[in-house]
Amino acid sequence: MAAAAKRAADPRPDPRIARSRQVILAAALEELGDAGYGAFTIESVAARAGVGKATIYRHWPDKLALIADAFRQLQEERDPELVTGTPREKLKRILRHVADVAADSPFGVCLPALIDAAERDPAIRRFHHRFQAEARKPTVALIAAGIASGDFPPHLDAELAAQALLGAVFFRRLMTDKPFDPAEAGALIATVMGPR
Amino acid sequence: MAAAAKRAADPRPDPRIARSRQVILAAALEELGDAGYGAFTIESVAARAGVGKATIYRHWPDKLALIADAFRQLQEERDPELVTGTPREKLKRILRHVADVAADSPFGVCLPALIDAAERDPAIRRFHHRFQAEARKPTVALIAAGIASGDFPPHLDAELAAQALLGAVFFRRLMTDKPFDPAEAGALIATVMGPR
DNA sequence: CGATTATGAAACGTTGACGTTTCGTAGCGA
DNA sequence: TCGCTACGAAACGTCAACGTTTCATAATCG
Repeated sequence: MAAAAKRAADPRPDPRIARSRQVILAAALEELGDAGYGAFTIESVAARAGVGKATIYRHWPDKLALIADAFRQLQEERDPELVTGTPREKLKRILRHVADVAADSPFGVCLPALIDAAERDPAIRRFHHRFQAEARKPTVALIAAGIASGDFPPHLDAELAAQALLGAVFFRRLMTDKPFDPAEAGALIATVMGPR
Repeated sequence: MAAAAKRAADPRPDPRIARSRQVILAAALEELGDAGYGAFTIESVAARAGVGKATIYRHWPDKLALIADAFRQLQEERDPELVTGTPREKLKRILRHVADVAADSPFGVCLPALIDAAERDPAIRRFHHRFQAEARKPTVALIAAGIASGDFPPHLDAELAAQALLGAVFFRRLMTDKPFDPAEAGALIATVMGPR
């Protein structure tokens, strides 16, 4: 068996490879947050990661592939599962979490770059939209269930209500200088979903 | 009187100057829509405008100044005044207009670039946020008046309701592959502002 | 018409990033 | 321990954009 084939089949490949991928992807996300999509450079990523530029080209064919991989990894931070409480309480917890993520997390930091990248690159646009649709599903389902159970008013359209709630949070992040404060979650829910 | 001073005081300066500024700013907006903020180039603007690169540098000191001016001009398209109808009808007209603008207008085309630019450049961020706050005021005032007149439920927070409505429209533009359709305006208002 | 001035085209030197290659080193697995 | 391989550093040629300068042309204004 040739050495190369052996490596490919090996369940424990050289740990240096995984380590390089990790630090490079992390540095790529930093670069996307700082420089954005259009001004992203491989050389800056290499410097951030403390890695030779050649190492990056050993793992990715070109700049766009690295950017796409970085965004993909970004979207593997999934929301926590929520189990206890009334629909209104669950919804409040979701909104607080989204507000936190939009403000501080790698996702929040890279969001403007991601929006810009999605506008320029069809592949990034596809998985950005796909991921957002997936991430929204539990919220829509929760609202629909709350309507069915009588916790929310029957006139609500679950999908539009979810877009209004999430939209308000992202609007504040992207279009104003006062990001949505998690403490406002109750007030936002009261406005969109009715009081009580 | 020196020739230079004469020009500065002249109420009708050389029309070639105004014409150059116009075509260059228009081309800069095209470039921002196509390339985005980070990949914006002066040479591409010159080519689009059918203008010598030197002409651009005669009017703006550098790339950032041109970009800032282009965005500034973008925001001089103000919303139309709305006079007739119930608060709910006026609100629907506003949302339909915002949906149209977000989708098709120069503003909508440049929105991802503007969001990205605002994240990188403090000066652009300031006037982006300032303009958005100004543009939102009539909507907030309309909602507040509607609450006072009994056309909208009293539990609403006018500012949050406006952000939820506008947020939903921008959310659809930036995070999904189905931009908000003006025909949905009634349904969105019914969900956020209550039925009837 | 004549003086002025903005313009387009072109060439300039400089910088920075792309993506490649080479080479010596150090970590890995057997 | 020994062969293998991934690594960092550095240098490479190429190209594109920056911002500048020059020059002949053409529009403007008096």
